[in-house]
Amino acid sequence: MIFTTKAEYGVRLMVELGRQAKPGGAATSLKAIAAAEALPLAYLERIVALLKKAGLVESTRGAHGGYRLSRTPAEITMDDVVLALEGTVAPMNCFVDDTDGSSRVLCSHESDSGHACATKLLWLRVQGGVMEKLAQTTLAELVEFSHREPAATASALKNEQEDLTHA
Amino acid sequence: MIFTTKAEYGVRLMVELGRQAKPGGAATSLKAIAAAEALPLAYLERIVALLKKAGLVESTRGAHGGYRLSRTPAEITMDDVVLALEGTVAPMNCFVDDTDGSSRVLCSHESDSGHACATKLLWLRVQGGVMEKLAQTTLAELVEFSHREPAATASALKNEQEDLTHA
DNA sequence: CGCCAATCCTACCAACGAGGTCGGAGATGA
DNA sequence: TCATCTCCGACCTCGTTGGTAGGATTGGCG
Repeated sequence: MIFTTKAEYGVRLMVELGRQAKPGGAATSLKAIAAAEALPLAYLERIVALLKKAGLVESTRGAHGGYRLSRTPAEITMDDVVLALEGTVAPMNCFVDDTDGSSRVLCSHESDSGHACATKLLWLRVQGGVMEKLAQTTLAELVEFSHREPAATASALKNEQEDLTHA
Repeated sequence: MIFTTKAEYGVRLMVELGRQAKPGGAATSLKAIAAAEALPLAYLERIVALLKKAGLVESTRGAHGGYRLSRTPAEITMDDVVLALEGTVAPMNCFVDDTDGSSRVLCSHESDSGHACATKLLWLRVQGGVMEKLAQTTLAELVEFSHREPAATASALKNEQEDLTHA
């Protein structure tokens, strides 16, 4: 399992906000999103707090308040979202995230044995692959994808999968 | 955290086996590996059992027994290893692994709301990125990497990282 | 002004999986 | 026979995660 369901819910929440993206328009209440996606409201509150702290989302309090995206969906890449929720995308606990956000490699097993920690090479590659895919995917893309019919999405996903396999 | 430390230990174990890869030669005892890598022996026993079940490793019991690779390091890719240990590389619990090994997408949230589950697109891409990197890396590569001096590996890793960022 | 609908915020809880241990039972060479 | 190793299953403990409870704030609206 690469990501937690917190990330799943967070992405789903962002997509739902993207669907109602009226530029300066009305905010969407969490309750509406929770109902639309059948997700626990109380838990969503905690998740959206992370998104807000990361500056991906704005809020207006009080009655008829809610949340809206602080950027257009096309300007939001999924590494922003996942990083805000997961804190860091590290394959292993060797990886300690640094101040600049890019994870540095600090492997404890290195000094013990005389030789280098070969697994670093592998985990670094994997992490690079993940971050690459996350950065390539924009929220606008997911929003557009969610507008299709479920039948159409199946074949679309199949194509993606094939593209990946013989890439 | 993408992978568990079980995968970390497993890869480390495989690398250590690869280092002593005499073609038909003597087997390496787990005790030796545990000592070399400063890993808990009892836990390694459970890990290597998975590797054996996956056919990546052979064993000879009794005194002077141990484990050896069942293929040459160049023929072993890391997706074999990780899959054997992790069971499945799925970004989310939506993903249920199928009989053929390739994970199918079964998302419960799909039928609820009228629209498609957009997160599937994202997770599928991420998973593809991970599997791609794993399949590209052979055990031989890691073994060769571990033979260098720690000083040399630092710069080598740095180059990898740079390659990834502006790729 | 007073109600209601929202965001906020903190503490709390239960369940699960993961890392790790223990003890023993089979094999096998010296 | 004895030491050494693989095997195997039952345990245990601890951190994290998903999820809840309950309340403060804030602000629109009648």
